[in-house]
Amino acid sequence: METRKEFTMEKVFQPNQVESRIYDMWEHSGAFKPVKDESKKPFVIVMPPPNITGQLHIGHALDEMPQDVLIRYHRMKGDPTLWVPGTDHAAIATEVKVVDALRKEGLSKKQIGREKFLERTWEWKKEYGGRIVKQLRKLGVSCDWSRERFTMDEGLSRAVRETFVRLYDKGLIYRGSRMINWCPCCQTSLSDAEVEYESQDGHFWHILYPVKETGELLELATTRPETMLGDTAVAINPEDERYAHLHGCHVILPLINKEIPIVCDEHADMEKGTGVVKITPAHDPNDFEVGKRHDLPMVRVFTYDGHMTGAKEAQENAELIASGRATVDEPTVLDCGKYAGMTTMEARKLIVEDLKALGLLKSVEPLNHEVGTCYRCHTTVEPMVSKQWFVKMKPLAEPACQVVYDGKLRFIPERFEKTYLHWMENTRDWCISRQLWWGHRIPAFYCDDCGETFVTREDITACPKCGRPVHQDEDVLDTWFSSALWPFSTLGWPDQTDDFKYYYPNTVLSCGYDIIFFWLARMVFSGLEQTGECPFEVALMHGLVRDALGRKMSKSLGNGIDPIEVIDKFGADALRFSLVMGVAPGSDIRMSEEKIESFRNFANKIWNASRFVLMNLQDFEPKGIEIDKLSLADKWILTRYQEAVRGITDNLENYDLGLAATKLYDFVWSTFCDWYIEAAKQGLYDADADVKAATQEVLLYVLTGMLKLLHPYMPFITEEVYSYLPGVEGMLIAARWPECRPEYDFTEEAARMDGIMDVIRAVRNLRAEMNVQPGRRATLIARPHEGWRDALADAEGYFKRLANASGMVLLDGEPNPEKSASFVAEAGEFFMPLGELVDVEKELKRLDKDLKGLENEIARATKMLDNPGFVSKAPAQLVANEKEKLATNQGLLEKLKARIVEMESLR
RNA sequence: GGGGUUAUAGCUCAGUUGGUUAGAGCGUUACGUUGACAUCGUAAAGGUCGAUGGUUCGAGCCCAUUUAACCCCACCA
Repeated sequence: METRKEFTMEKVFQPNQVESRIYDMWEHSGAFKPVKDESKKPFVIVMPPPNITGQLHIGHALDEMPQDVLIRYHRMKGDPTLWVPGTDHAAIATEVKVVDALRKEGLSKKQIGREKFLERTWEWKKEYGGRIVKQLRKLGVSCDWSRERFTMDEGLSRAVRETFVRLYDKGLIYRGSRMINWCPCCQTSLSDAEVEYESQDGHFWHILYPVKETGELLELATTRPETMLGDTAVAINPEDERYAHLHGCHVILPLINKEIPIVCDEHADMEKGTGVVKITPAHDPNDFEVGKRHDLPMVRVFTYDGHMTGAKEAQENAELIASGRATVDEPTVLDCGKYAGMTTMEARKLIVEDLKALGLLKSVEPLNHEVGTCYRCHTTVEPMVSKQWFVKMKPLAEPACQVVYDGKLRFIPERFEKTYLHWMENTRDWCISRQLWWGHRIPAFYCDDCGETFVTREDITACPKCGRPVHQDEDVLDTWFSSALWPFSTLGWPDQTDDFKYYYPNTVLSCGYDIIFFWLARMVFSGLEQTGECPFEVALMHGLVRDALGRKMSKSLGNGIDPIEVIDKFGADALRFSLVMGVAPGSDIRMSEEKIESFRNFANKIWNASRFVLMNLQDFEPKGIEIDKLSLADKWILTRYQEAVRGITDNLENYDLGLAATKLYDFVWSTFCDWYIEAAKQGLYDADADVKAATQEVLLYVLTGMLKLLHPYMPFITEEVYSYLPGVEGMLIAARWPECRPEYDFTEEAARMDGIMDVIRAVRNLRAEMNVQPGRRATLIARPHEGWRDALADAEGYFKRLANASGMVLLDGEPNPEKSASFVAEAGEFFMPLGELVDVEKELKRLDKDLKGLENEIARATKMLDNPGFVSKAPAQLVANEKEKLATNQGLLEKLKARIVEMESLR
């Protein structure tokens, strides 16, 4: 049989010449599609959907890696394997981009209207939504593109609507005026998870409020003086004796001279500041609660775009309330008079100045505090009371905690279980309405006449109650509401499709730990609620990619690594490997071009090792390995290869992807290339045809297996090399994962080979220390230890080739007649007659160093074996090993001592 | 304020259930182009595994205390 492809491998691997061709081949062959088999349990992952606005960045690459490795591994194992890809509509992120684009044309959302705006956004999606999907292919992701989904596809939209209706009918979705986070820049509400806290330098303003009844000045402190116009009370602690005389009194709110009560509430902390706190129920979450407890009015003083309210807003609000449409919990709006229309910052400045002028500003102290900001635009978030839709979390969170308690959902690494549970156990209701246009519109309809609310699976135009026209809620849903359904909505749910029935629940969900709350947690409770099952069994978490200095990658720092650029430069395989090798699960990784370059070198190493093997397989027809023809090195590599297969398979089963990759790297470079290939040259060049054929068989066998083991990590280069291999058919992506063959475990011979290798290393070391010219060869004289004679005799070729020996002489216990450098190894005593290079004093020094080493080791082992605790409690095997080692070393010590005596006589 | 992570060679990090001489890559030093590879090879130097105490026959790994850095969560005015 000939090699399948003509042998034309270049000296250096050039990824960009093969990658896209190979990817197309895979995709068109259908290799990414699962092979359904009802008798087997499928292996299923859904891909975290990248935003349609996104450009591929290194974080995506990291996100895909563990998934593709697992998917490729399970596919090769023969599991029905499905990886579902798709994209997310990313409500806010996308809307912001489209608004920006409009602005550049001098247009605004309002100007073009909802319908036109949505048309524009769909166009945008068509143009850019495909970009990231193309870029993902460059990474080599082997997902089933025929099942690609988008969160706003018809089917997924139906899933969203179904979920909303079900939750609403069960009373788990409600609408109400609550304290929410408002982004004045994005002009929408945000969920708690979408608020990021940033440490900011601010001030603590100490203000004096005059007490109406006593005339005294009550001191209190605030970080936000501009909210004082909305104060509707001042709180003191009921236990606070300092203020006992003020119970039932009032203060006159400065600047607007409004009388507000002093209330007693636990919220006022006696230890903090003066123990007095102003209460602004409409603009502070705590105060909102205090307000509810004391039935305080809510006064809104900010507009939704971050300005102080004025006559216009107050007027509108008054009309709303007069119309009777407002809910009872609607705040009233204040006309802030001279402050109206100012930004909150401008108002703060002026209010402070005015207070100062009135002598009511006692002091100002600097204060560093955490300020909430919008996770999209980082504008300071304004707590506001606003009418929004919420998901009632408590009933949903309980089962979502339970699956973790019960071990039905496992986190890797385990510590993220705590992160998850802490959030899930304490989470508050989820604000799901967004004041945006791009997204799933809330399926709630309000009767224009009777005001009734209807939440329906199908749109309605007339009120089912009174028949009058209805209008739909203007808002859309949080983008995460739809991604929460991803594990099953992508499989056809709510319909009981074949895919849903077979592939749900998923097996693994892999994502960064930064979206545990946004996404993972919400998938779990949504899955449990809607399907009754936990959507996946294993949550495999990864970290963040940082730059070489440990900083987050960002545009402003210019420290980002563009994966596309890197792939062009070093190849996708190098990038892929650099993202997993030696990476512990869940930990952040530092990335640099140098690092990727070193894995490009690794890819090249694989390439050249393969090239070597194939060069030596030119006139070879594989027939299978015949055990009795194998050389020592052959048996050694087969044994080590078996170990690698076992270890790597085991690691992959346990999601230790970084460890498996490290083993691969070591096996390929050190074991296979550095040792076996070098030793194999003996069989290829200096032996008879039978031995040569055996070596060829082993080279091919191990190379083939190695390519399979590597394939999940480095799919392109391995697929390319595989196409040159004789004796195999089809594509590597569809090949079977290597299996262990007990008949290829040659423990004893492998240990023999290790002994030979020790000698080779010792010779090399000796030569280097003695500065022996590489061209100068020397005879290797050996006095074999018991049982090593034949092995050493057989190994002459290895010594010649690998230790620069000119030949080998075996002594029969008689002294070595020549003046030599020497060392003692497990296999025997070795002498290298190097004539004038041998300096007796230096040799004695070297031997003495070896002696010290041996003595230390013997002392260590003796101490251990003299310890009755060790001998009685340690595993028997371990004790036996130690005993054996000790005996060997004692033997060596004797030999070494004798050798030193011999050497001394030459002085 | 609560929770978590990290601390191992000059740098970046591995180290699977504790098993006894702690590993790799990069960097450094000295040699080197022998018939796959200089995107390479051979050899070497370099660590009391943050500190203290404990458990154990045995600790880089487990426990406690402690120091430092980072991260997440939290309504503290």
